[in-house]
Amino acid sequence: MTNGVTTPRAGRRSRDPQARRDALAAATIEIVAEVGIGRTTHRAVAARAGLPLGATTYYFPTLDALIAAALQKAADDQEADLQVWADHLRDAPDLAEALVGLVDDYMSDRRRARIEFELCLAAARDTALRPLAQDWLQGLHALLAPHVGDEAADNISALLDGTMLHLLVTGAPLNASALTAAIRTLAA
Amino acid sequence: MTNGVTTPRAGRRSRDPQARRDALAAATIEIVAEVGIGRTTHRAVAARAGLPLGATTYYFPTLDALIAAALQKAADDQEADLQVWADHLRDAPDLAEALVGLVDDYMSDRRRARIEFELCLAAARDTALRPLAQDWLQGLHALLAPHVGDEAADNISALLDGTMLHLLVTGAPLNASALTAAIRTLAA
DNA sequence: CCTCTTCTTGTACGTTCGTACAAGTACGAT
DNA sequence: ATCGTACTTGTACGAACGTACAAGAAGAGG
Repeated sequence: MTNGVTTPRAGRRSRDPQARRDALAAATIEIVAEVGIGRTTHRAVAARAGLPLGATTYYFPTLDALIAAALQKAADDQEADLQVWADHLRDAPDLAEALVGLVDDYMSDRRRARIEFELCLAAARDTALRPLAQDWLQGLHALLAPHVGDEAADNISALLDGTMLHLLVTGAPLNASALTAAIRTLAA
Repeated sequence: MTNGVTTPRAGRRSRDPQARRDALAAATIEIVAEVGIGRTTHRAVAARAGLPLGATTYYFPTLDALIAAALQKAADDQEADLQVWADHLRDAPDLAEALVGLVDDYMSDRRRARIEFELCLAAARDTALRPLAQDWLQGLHALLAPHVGDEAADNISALLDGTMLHLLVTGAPLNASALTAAIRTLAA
């Protein structure tokens, strides 16, 4: 049984440029989360993606462009997740409690949680990354503002970001009741 | 007029090992704040300190040790500053307002403000750095707890760290009145 | 004075990096 | 079928890296 339409010969892999771009971006995110932007290299990304070194420079003109594309993809993924959050919060009987539950879930993948702060720190240094980082932060704000107003949304999003950073540093689990209470206080 | 007790010959510089250690640590902090831990190199540090490359490896066995010493020094400086904060807050008529004033001052040096987050992110990845980062975060908590209690100190310190991160990303100035109001709310 | 230890410095080694590129393969268009 | 473009891959190159080290200079102790 020889195969159908798009299966390639053995030895050489299938041609699918878009899939390669995506795989490289996904691999880059992983590497960034693991070793940081400053130690992310073409070779580490290629190895993670299971692609040859040359693929990284074929699809992205420079390492910075590769990392920027990866961060963009991470931000897109985050925004999609926030859509799910928005749905949850809309139907939730208790906003603060529901929000803390979502945050707790989010923090169960600490590697992924680091990406946001990696982006923020990079944006603090490099103004070219600031629009992307601001959009990321604005996502949480936009989620909260309809429920609690603009200023409270500012404060709660800062509280959440600060709390998540503390969790990453301590490695401790989230203190849900304390955070819930603080959110309720700020939301009033 | 030939010189006094400790002045060395020309060409070779004076011997002062402790001063060199300190100068290397100080230069390392600057480089870390500018390019991040991952892109900090022996050569950049030596150039910033105005010392030869060999000095970096003579005083610190490895690059990680040099960076760790620099972060330790930054944490010590921070703790000393927090002592000054504590004095200010003790005499302040309005805790929230005084605190926001201190934060606003602190954020006027954005390069320095980045160091805390650089340390936190490094600690999130490398557990060896966690005690140092936790001490840093705990400093703010210890400053606040006598005034507002343990749980409110947790929440306010998270709020402040999150707010400072947002400021670094946006480059915007601090919204003092909004932050003051939020602190008052959480302190109650 | 001499001597030993500590510090200083320039240089060198092997590795890894970003990036370039030639040679080759696949596939749509003609 | 052929041709040309788009993609694939291995390899190469110069630069920068972490670290080691030899040779010398400085200052304390005798």
